Amino acid sequence: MKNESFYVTTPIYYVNDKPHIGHAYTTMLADMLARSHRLLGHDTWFLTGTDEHGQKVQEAAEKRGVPPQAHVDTMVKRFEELWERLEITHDDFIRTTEPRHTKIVQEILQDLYDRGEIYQAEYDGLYDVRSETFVTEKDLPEGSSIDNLPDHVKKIKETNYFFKMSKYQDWLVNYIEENPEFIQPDFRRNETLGFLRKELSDLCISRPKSRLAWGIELPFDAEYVTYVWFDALVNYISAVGYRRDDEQFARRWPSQVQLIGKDILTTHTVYWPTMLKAMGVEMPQTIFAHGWWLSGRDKMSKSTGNAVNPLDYADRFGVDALRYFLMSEMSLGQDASFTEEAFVKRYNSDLANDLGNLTSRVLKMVHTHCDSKVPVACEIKTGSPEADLWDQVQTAVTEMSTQIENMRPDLGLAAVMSAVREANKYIGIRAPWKQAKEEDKAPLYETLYVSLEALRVCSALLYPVMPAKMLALRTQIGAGDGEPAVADVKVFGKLIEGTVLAEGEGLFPRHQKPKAPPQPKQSKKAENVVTVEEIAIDDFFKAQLKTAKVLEAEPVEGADKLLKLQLEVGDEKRQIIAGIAKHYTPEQVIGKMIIVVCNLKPAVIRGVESRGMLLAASKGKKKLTLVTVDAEGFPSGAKVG
RNA sequence: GGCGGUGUAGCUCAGUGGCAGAGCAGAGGAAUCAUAAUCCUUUUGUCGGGGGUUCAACUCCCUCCACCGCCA
Repeated sequence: MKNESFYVTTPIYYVNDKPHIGHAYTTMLADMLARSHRLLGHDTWFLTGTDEHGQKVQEAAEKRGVPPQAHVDTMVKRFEELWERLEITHDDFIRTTEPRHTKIVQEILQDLYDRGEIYQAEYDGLYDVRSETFVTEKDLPEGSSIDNLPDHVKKIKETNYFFKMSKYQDWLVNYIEENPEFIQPDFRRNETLGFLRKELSDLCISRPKSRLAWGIELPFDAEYVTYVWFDALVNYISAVGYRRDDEQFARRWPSQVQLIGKDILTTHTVYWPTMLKAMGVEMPQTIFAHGWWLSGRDKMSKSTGNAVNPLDYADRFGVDALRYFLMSEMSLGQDASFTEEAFVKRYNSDLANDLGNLTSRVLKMVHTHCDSKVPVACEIKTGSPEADLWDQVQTAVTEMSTQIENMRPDLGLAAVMSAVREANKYIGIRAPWKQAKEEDKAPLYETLYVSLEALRVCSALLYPVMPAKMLALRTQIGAGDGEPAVADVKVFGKLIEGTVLAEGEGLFPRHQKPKAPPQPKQSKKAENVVTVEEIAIDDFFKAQLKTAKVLEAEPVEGADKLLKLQLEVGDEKRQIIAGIAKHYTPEQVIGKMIIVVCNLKPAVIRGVESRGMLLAASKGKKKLTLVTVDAEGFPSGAKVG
């Protein structure tokens, strides 16, 4: 019965990260898929979890003065709480510090070691402390060299353990080519194949405890811990009983979909399959890499402060509206843009105007004309407006399941919204408010019954995306308070005459745009008066201004107006290029506390990256003075505004 | 530099060797059950530029431009 089982995973999230939109999106997507398959009666399993070992966790715990385990026990709650808030229905949550995981990791390592898949070798080269990876000379940032290393790169010579990944290269290329569904979307598959055109090296899987103690100890050498991939990736099988519960493992594995962000493509399409191959475990059916949410056109990042906090939107518009937006706005695989404007537009047009208002107008008439009960069921006559509507609704049914299969939920949702619009049209054609004035109420009841039926099916189709709201909608139309049954969406006439409708609030109240500020009165005086466009306070706050301390300054080669400044902005360092060299010498600016626009799009000026802009007052070309902070010893990184 | 992708309406995108599309936005109208919601009608396109194949190219081929991704 393998074809009826559905096992979906998200990556395990690094427990030290602050949960952000990317985590939330992947997990919601998995949740939507899991809910859809549960409705189809598939034996569904949805796994998520946290990755809890590593340098950063160790350091963060030290900083707080607590043992690492206590630290991660605290940190994991942020994820667990967020998932609860976002209506995530994972069946299991695995933490890589759990014995059920660590024990399996060790067993796997021991087995591979015994079978000669893992060997010891000396590494003599460079190590990047920041990214916790071995690097080569080519990876060094511009301006540094083997003799002039940046602070975060160190020369090391140490013995480590390696997994013989390279020997699986040919097999993997072959496998990917023969299984087009293995890596999706297609262009990610090509990327992986491109990556595999050059020679694959073996994978270093250990770190000496002297450098990293917080990890799973190698079973064959107590001086080392397992380095990330042989720890983290194994979660997908350790959580479903690999080597622990054969029955469960056979039931769940191989997984149908492993969702990942595009940033971890290589680890999941190269490391993971070769690891599984070495273990003798079947490949997952599909690794699916989705795109990123951009803030407008720019990458979201902590440093520019343009990251979208999913909870803000959940608080303001409801969790389900957020889920709907994320699922309908992203064409899966591509990047998508998250803006407040787009959110409000979609919320208002799809949820408030189309679906919410449809529900509202139908319910109002049922309450008024049918004594708040489901009216008498009718039959659909071929060629009637009722038949047209029902056709459209059934198209949505088919389309939704097809598009879930194709990993294009956005298109499925669009089909449902078409059906909703069709229902609004249908009501316009039948005009039940006119029918209500007739002696014969049968036509009125028919119109309302058919409208309720359309809502019943649409609500079932939207349930995996908006579970709470659709359950509320379904009780309001008399469809009961349980989960929708998938068989019922294809059948007309499931609503039972006389069922009393539950009272309820409007589902998606329209979002009113904040009132436009009063228009500035145009001066009718002399035309040479320069009028400056007035902006709203929100516009002003789009610019993130912070205090910054100038640590270093030097002229930019070949540019007599520019200085390259190294700034300290709170905990963060950044480099900017400023056109102030005609007015300040480097010595004059070092140590000054200036004001910087932090979320300016980074630019490359004279071949040098500039991440931000400083504020200065100028009059003509001759006079320029930096805007500085008055108070002595004021900290950098403070908000200005 | 190598490989790949994208470029279609104001915006977000779908699409096909045979009449250029949807949603949103804009304009006009109808209606009054409904959340200032709905419904109808409607404007706008060198389908990135150029060349080629073809009876016919937005689609296939070549080339150039712009942007993006992966790798180096």
